[in-house]
Amino acid sequence: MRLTTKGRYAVTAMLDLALNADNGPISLAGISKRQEISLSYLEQLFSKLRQNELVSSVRGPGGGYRLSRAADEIFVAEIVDAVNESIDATSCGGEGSCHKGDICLTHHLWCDLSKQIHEFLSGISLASLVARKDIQAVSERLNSEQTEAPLAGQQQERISASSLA
Amino acid sequence: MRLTTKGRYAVTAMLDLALNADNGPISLAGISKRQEISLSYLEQLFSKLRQNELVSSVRGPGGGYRLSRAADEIFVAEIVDAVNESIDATSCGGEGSCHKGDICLTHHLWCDLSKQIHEFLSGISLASLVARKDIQAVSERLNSEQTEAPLAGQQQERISASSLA
DNA sequence: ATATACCTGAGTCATTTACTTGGTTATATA
DNA sequence: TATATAACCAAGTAAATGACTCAGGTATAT
Repeated sequence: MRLTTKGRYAVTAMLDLALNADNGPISLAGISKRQEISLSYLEQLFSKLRQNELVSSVRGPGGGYRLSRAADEIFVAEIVDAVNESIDATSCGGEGSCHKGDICLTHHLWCDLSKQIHEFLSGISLASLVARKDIQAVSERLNSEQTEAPLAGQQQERISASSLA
Repeated sequence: MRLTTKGRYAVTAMLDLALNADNGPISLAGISKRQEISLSYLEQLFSKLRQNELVSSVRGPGGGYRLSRAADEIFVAEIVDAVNESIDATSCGGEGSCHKGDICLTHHLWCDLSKQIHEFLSGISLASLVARKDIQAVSERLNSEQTEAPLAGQQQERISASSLA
């Protein structure tokens, strides 16, 4: 079982989509800047998210991605599953073939754990995250980091008009 | 966060110790045969388990390892922690420095998940696993695989007298 | 026509896993 | 006291994975 940056990025990006859903299609470039995720890496992740019908895309200028369902019908477990194979703590993929074709000593324990985690993440929708005050606060911080002129740092990048509210 | 073979092996080996606690110190060679885990790999894992004071060792012939506490005072979470750094779903180690020194959009979510998993595994003692009928059944199967003469296969390995009940 | 932004595949570098190899040291027993 | 047992220890290694970059393509609004 693994839950690494890959799954975290995917959920973060999907949550960014949900938070900015009013502004039409959201470009990966925008997500990349707000969330500090490599654009190319995002493209790879969104390829999988699109295959799993969690997002739909609009090509061309002004294009980007949209959630393919309402935010209260998309759950964190689905997102992690889409990019990360599965949230499974067993070595046998739940098949019970972990010790010479039969189950190993700890098979039941890892099954229970997998179930526990999956139920937890299946109960959390993007909408429920969007509704949280603490998450709204973080979102506002990230958006203002984006729109405010950077004071220090290297060459200032051009900010596209469409990315401004 | 990761839960891989390493953590599973550690818990399996500790459970083997708990199940066979009556037979004096348990050798890693015995665990290796019963659970099909590489002996050298077990040695590495037990080095960490010993550092974390979960087991104590007896050297020399007839030696092996013992649980350093009663089985109802050792919890799965401790074992995984001992070999696996930690069961933490955040990227910042819970410190809240995941986005430019501040928290990232999904920080709270991964904190909640980490807490969930940790509470679950902290509630499961080795004693509670030993008490489970399904686990007892697996244990008996593994012990009889061990003591019965293998019918097919390669060269039969010598079974040391001390490893028999 | 051009710029935007999605889409794709290949390659890379570092890290981790799950081992193996080759020893040393302590101790019970013959 | 020699020997076998079994804990200890350090180093190396092959394969997999993660988190990217690079270098192109293709669709479309302006």
